[in-house]
Amino acid sequence: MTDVKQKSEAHPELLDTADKLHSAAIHLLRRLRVRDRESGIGPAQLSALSVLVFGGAKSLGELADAEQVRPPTMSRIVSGLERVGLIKRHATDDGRRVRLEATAKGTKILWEGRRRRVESLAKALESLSAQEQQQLSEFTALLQQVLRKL
Amino acid sequence: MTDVKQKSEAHPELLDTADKLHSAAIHLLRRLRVRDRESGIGPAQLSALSVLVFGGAKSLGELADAEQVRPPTMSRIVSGLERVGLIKRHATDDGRRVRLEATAKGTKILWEGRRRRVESLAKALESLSAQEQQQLSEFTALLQQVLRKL
DNA sequence: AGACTTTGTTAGCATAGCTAACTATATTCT
DNA sequence: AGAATATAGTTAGCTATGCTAACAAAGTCT
Repeated sequence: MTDVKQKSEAHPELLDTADKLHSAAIHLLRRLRVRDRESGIGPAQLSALSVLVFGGAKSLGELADAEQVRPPTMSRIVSGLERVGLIKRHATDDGRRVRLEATAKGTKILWEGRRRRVESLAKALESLSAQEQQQLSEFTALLQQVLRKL
Repeated sequence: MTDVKQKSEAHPELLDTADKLHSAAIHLLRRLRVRDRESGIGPAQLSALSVLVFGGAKSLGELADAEQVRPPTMSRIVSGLERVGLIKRHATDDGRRVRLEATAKGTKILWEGRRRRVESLAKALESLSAQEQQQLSEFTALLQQVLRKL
């Protein structure tokens, strides 16, 4: 008899942590979003481009899966990226599939955006003590572990 | 002579932590977003409603600030929430201002959504050891501290 | 009273999400 | 081989969310 209420009650502290984590993630991204607008490219396009730059060439379906978005949505995101020359569509053996690849320009733009975003976050982290910085580093690793289970 | 490149280079470890944190936040929200769709209410509306439920009644401008969004954008979000009866507009002394308040229905819906979202996150956290859970709890507190400086 | 300020709305544009329906190419089954 | 089926993307059309510009209404100040 360790725990009676098993029906998706979880432990109160866990719910509390989960709630704070969720809220923190929302506010974190909302702040950083401002910096992203400097690139003149929308958030969905930026995120999709990032997958191609860091994860290599993908088909449209794979990219849609990676971004947790439906194919028609990704189709339009990709059209936008192609229109401004940040990615290229290539034909493949399978005539139905396309191979999407970031261009040099796309890679460059992405790195610049990433730099801006991450730098403003890193600047906020600077105000923490060395020990806290170390903790934070360990905890982001822990967080990534959690995410894989989500 | 501790550091030569001072021009927004920051420390490499900080950039790395910042980058991981950013990526983690993106993926965290993307997963949870799926659960939010069950409520049949958009993310911006949900977030604005949340501010009213947890933060109490606000004027449109205050709400826009809290959500880091321009007044016209918030005006429309609020219209949507009002149309489906989740919030109410009240007149104030100052004839220009409105007082926005969540209705009982709005409060109920928000809590249900929050429960779904947070529970799925809490479920993922359950797989961590007790010590890791404790670390994560401290981590979120630290994170909130960082966010206030952003 | 008249000018400025503050608050919110309306109009119009772009991005991003969805489903439904369609096209084109591959694959499978008889 | 040829028909049926499956898979990959696109197009069309809806809603929601972001923005700026322009406006209307209410307060404030001189």
